[in-house]
Amino acid sequence: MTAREEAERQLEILKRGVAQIVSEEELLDKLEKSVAEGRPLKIKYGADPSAPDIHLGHTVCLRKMRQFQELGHEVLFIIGDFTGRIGDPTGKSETRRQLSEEEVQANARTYREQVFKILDPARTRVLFNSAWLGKLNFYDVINLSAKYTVARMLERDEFQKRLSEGRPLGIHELLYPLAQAYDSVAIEADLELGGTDQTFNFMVARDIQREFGQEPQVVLTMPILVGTDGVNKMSKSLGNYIGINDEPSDMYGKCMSIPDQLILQYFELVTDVPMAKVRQMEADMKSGKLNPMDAKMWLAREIVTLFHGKEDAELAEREFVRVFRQKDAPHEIPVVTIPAAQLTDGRMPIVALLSLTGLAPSNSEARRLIAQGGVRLDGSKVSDERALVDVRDGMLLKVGKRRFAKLALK
RNA sequence: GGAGAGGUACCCAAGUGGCUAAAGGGGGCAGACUGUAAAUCUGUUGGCUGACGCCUUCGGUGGUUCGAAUCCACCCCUCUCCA
Repeated sequence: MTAREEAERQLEILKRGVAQIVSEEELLDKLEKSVAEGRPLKIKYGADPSAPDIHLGHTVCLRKMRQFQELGHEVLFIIGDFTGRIGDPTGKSETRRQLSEEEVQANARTYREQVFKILDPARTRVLFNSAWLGKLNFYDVINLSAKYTVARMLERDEFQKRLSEGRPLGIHELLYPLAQAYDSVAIEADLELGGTDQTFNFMVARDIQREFGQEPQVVLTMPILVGTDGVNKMSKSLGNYIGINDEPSDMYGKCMSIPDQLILQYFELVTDVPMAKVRQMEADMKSGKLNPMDAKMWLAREIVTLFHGKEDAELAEREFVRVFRQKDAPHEIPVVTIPAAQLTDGRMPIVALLSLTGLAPSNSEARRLIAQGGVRLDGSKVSDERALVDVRDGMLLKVGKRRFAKLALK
């Protein structure tokens, strides 16, 4: 196989799921050169230092990086400890508090642990951008900003929007893309990878690299993964995320809670299921041959398998079917010990029991739940909020569809 | 420095003296339905109480008043425009 053919083969693999590549020809050339010279491409990825909890949304890019690694390339994982202090103008930029050195280090450690569930440590270098950005003096910064114009910087739609809506726009925010661009210069990135929301920053980096006499990086963006609410981008703060450290059953359930329209996209972006199969599924769902639920169960199994292994995935699925379809109790239920001292004549008001077990956050909420018919004791609905319960060992308390507690007397 | 706008419950946002625990929307929760924790529809959404009711809440502090998210004073914070 010629270098060109090998490059074409790699490109074909790498194109799965991507939103945009600038440009395919450049990437192909770089891949070819890389193959011919036996030199891995440097894949740049910038990570925010403040949120080290990784969820499925992050894995979209991580998986793409993994693909690069499997093709022999090298990932430079940059922790933006310096830029993190500026505050990325993407979205609602709330001023961030400065992280201490120790916090940054601690976060970095967590990052490594989580990220290497997907990335190959042998082909990853973790770097901190303070290493070079922290060395620039004011002159250097001005010099760097001289390489770009205000008009060009204002092309960014986020900036445009802020200006036209009369919302504030800090000078430092204009500098942010330059700082990120300088990262690319510092490491001589061949390609930068990230979400589509980063497109502008990535493109600025190309220009700045050119200014520094480097070959511009290829820009490869991935779609932003929509969260379980089906509307917003997946993020921890919105609570619509599936964490890679989630318990298998929780992870499975969360996967099942995504809207049906998201199924195919999830398959494409966060699983290894071949695209041919994904397309087949799409056709089958359209024709009614495949129930979306079954497709989703497959998806959930795939995802749980990726992070917990096949066995746990199958277990999680059986539990899901048991709890939600057959409405049985799960096998593992948190046991709550009830101190005998809390009982009068072996009995306790249902409301108190609900808050004591933590199934309801307050007595008022407990009453509300009962009024709404959401409380079951050993399978039968509790309808009287004043009911006194004869507490027995092993009693099963259930709230809603998925909150259970098993009582233990002490 | 000057002029102005604003800070309301998890979020957005109405409310300018009692009828306001505070409209509406989002989100959350529950129910119905469903082969899904999908979709759809309905209800619910401060705390204490069996209940009457009571307590806490509208940036902070202090006042006016029988009574304040609503009026006054001072303070803190955010934003816009002009210089």
